[in-house]
Amino acid sequence: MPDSSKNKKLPTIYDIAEEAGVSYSTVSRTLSGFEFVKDSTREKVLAAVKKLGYVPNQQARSLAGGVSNLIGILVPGLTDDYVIQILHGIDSAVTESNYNVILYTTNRRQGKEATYAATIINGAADGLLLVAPIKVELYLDALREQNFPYVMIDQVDLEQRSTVVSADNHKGAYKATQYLIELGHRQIGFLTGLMQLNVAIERLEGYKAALADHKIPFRDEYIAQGDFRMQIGYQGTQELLALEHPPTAIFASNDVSALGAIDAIREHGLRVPDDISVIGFDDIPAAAVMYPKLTTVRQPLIQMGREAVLELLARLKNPDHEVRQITLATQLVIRDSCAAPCK
Amino acid sequence: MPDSSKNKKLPTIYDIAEEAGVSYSTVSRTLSGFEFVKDSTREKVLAAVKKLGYVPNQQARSLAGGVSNLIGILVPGLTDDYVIQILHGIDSAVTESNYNVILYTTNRRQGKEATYAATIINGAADGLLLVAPIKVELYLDALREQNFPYVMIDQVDLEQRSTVVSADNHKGAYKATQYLIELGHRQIGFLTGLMQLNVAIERLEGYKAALADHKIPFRDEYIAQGDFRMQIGYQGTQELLALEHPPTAIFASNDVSALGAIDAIREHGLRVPDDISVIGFDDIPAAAVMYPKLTTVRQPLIQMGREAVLELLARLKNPDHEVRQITLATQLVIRDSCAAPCK
DNA sequence: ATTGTTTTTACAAGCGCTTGCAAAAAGGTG
DNA sequence: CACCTTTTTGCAAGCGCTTGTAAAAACAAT
Repeated sequence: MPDSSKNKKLPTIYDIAEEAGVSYSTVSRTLSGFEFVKDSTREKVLAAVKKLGYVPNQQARSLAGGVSNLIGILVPGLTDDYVIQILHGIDSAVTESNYNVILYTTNRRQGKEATYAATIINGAADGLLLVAPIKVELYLDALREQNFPYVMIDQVDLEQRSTVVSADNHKGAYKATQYLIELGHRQIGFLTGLMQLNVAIERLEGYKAALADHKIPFRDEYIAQGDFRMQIGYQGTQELLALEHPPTAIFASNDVSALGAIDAIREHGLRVPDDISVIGFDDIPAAAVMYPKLTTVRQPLIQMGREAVLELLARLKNPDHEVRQITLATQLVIRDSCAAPCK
Repeated sequence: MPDSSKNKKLPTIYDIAEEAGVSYSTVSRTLSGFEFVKDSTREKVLAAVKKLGYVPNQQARSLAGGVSNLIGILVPGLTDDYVIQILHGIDSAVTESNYNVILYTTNRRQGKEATYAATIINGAADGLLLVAPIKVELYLDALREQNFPYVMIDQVDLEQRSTVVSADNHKGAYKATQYLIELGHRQIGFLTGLMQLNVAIERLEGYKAALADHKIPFRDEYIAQGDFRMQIGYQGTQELLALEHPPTAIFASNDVSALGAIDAIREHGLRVPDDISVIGFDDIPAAAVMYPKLTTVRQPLIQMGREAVLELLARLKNPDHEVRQITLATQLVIRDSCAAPCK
């Protein structure tokens, strides 16, 4: 039975200094990037570190040095594969640096986004990565006032004052719509994303542009409101199917809501793609293994995460690193969920 | 063009103290849980906080108070849905507390696990959650010596000195095997997990036990070495299929490797489940949407994450909170990837 | 008013580390 | 060997906060 109060004190630089017979500042200098330390001294210090099993206290380091070596990540949640993929990209790039990650999930809770951002600005991390943030305007000024390094992912900064990494949503949506048109579809339903997000708007615009370019009239009743989630995608699709002339194809603003759409279609006794075609957006891992395999627009999510980290690191190294808008290409991935209209 | 050096100093408790006309310690006491503070004083402080937009510096708080309000999480990586699900459970429970999360991914890199653990013990977080750790023995002693709060997830502590949350792997594997036997299978291949992990061993044991109970001889050539990853699952299955009497069913130690198995089977021109049945383990989200829908053993991954957090929080609140082994039930989820053997 | 209590506030010290500055040691030169 | 440089080390201060302790204020009772 361990004595619960027996947590011995951990060694500090002072202990190391004593053990090595040097001053604590020499220990500090030896440990954090050299500066002029005599080789023999360095060896003594390192030996003492090893002997005592010393590990620096990050909090103290951060407080004294003003650098935490932590990158804060603000994500909407961990339920979406879309987020997970981006996170994966972020992680892989961060892993290659000497930073670590502090993760905040807002779960769409009121105000959390701004609170977390404030905490991060106040020393909790050196930089901030915003994944599909919703309420940026609430703390963007604070970030900028402090000249705090941050990068937004999958968001549009209309004023172009932030570094933003995103995919070409407009073109992606255009390509998807065009593909359906080329298959022969004329009645194409569109399931929107969360329209508070610019990316959702861009996808809708891409859809509209493709219709216009092919002289297909835009019909308002073919637009169903979604929010990127499965359940609402299901509901929106129900509405589309209840129309007098239901669409022969449905373009869902993301893969997850496409899953909802397929559910709804099946529930109506219809088959995908035989009776109705469905196309998604994102290309989450499930898209390739589901049935039918989902035709979709691939966003390079992992790469987006990586690029964002690289930009942030560049900014961290050089505070004057230029602000840029990085837009990565999307790609139409043709699988099995689309076919020519049956009639 | 913003002047990059214009990051104004953020307000500290001293600024608040001055603004409110009280001493800094009064500010501190007002802000961190009350203690006796006069209402009128509290109001003055709060007003100053609001006016100056003060946000406490967590690092300083942590250093001075010895408490970071951070929970460290050590995960093997972000590629596995299995890990993601657990993470999701963790996150949902942490979100309900007033802790935040600092995330370390080892990506199976040598030594990282121990390094991160050491950093966490040295003040980076107040507690540690270990998700399917591989090299625990390297730092378990350190954790215990410091009486540092930690909980392991999906790991077996043979000495029962750690709090561990896991699923009933043995029984789950037993049920899966039994199900195949009841369908009529006698030649059942087994694709192992990463055998360094106890959970992988337990699943194998469950498989063996079910065979024994049903008087089916255990055949060594029906065991293919896997490591929980898709690629190796694919290879292992190739080996099984190359046997003179290939199995009529394959039990993969996890869903991801089941995907690899299915790939291999298809490549041999065989169909699932018509020619060969496949059963997995985990029940990751993709299992329900893939084709064919995967029959598998569900581990309550989200719940495992939640339980682990609950235990850790209890331990954080009360350092003498008892050490326990929590084993959650697994459940056979019958879908479409298994059928009676064809011949 | 005075004293004894209790509530409230202030001061000082310190958490473990970094870093500017000055002093000490080491190295070169004439 | 004295003197000037350059390298190396040590001291002090301070990062922003918490907290033990002591002093001040408030209040009640005498």
